[in-house]
Amino acid sequence: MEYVFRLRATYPLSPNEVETEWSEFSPAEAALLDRTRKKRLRPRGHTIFQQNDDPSGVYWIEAGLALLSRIDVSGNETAFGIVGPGETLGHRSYFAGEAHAATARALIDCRVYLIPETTMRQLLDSNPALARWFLRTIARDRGPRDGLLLRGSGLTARVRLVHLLLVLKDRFAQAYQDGRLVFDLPLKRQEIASMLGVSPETVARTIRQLKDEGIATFNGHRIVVPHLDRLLNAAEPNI
Amino acid sequence: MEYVFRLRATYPLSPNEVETEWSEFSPAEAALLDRTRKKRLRPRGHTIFQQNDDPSGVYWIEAGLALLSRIDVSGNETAFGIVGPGETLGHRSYFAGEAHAATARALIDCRVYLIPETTMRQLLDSNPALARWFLRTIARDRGPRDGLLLRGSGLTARVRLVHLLLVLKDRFAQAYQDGRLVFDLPLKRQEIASMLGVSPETVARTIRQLKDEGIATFNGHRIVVPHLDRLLNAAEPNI
DNA sequence: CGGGGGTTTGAGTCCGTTCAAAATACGTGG
DNA sequence: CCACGTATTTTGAACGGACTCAAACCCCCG
Repeated sequence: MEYVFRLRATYPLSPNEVETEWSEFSPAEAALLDRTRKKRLRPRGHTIFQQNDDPSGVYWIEAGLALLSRIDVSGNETAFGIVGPGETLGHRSYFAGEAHAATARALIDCRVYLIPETTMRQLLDSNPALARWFLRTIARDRGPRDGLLLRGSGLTARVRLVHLLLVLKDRFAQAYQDGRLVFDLPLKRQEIASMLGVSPETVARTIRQLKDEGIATFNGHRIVVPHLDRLLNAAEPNI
Repeated sequence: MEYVFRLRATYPLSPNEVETEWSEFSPAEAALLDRTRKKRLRPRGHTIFQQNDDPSGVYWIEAGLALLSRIDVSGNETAFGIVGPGETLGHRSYFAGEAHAATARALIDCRVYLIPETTMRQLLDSNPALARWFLRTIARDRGPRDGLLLRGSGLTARVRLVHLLLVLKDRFAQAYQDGRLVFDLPLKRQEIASMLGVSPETVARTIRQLKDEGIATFNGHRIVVPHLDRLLNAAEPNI
């Protein structure tokens, strides 16, 4: 199965490997980090960093959710990722040595820390494993699957919306005994549209369609999927 | 300006910084590399590595050109990169520790070297700068710009084809005094279609359109652009 | 000289867009 | 807590671009 939209994931992949880039530091390194990082409280809707700004370090989310999006030359905004607690933000631009290619905005209230450039440099120098960790993270984050399905060809808006729900279900949905799935999704219709690469009108129509088919009902930020099976069926491009 | 399709580029960014990952090695490291790398001659059309294969190391192209493409669940092939001399292949999957997410195929005869996994490990351990180099390379290679314009929304096939020509011009076009631009592009129509995310028929029609408008004429692998200015104009989404 | 893959052209259809208007939700201030 | 103004979402209608299916054409190569 393949999805339009990928969550940024931390990678505690094997059960007892709970690894984040901040967990392998020596006491001195941890102290440096703690001393120099800058706390930032970002209420819902506020930006954490902005497209075209020069990175001043790497952000780390302690609490909250941020949406990554980008505005292209023709003025269309496309969202391409959600970042949550324990994950880093802006590291790609930092390591590329380029301006931010995207804007990060708080979907809900966020507590983030900025690890300044100088601290990053010191940590990378003193701790070779850190670069390796980021290497793995970026390599996994940015496979060719990204975006390839965004193109109009083949996938309809309906299939894409269903895929989005499937991607977001682990993080945002509560599963009940009877197979019901209930989402509480902090996303506006416009943001959903932006993630799917379609217009808001098309999202509204598709939502209507899914409701009529009994696949999912949308009420504001609350989405109810009566049967996961039907959702999975609807994810099949053919038929 | 923003393009659908990005060439993988080496990054000798400042004039006197001609840096490749293989240039900063100690004599011992260079000897190891030279001793353990495996030469592979790949004639035109043959594959260098295949989607879903497990990486057995990192490839480095000495001569030739390779096309990176991916087949998605619905069977559509999408090409998303061209790799040339001095560049590496397959490093993203290697560092991600995942199967290849794409297939690399020789567009023209290629001479490539496989740096085996064990060698990579030794080099990364003995040379911390190597991980940093790859980090920068992958971070630059894979910005959010990738793929975001692939989606059908907004950009027409015509604009996308023009963008593709603009991206490829530095590598594949000869510029003449009178402003004429002559491409010799080792790509089939199908491959162009695959890069733009449209059907081959649409490519044919678009080529026809560009010829009628006097923007570019396509004859097999030979493309003539009479005036770069017109091409640049045609790249503007609006109007 | 005859395949045969690749390319071009044609016709019809469908999906998503745009523009416009109605309806609903939201937040702010009274 | 309600009322009002504004932003967002929903619905409708018409248009357009790209897709599919199908057939003709064209090279290239044997």
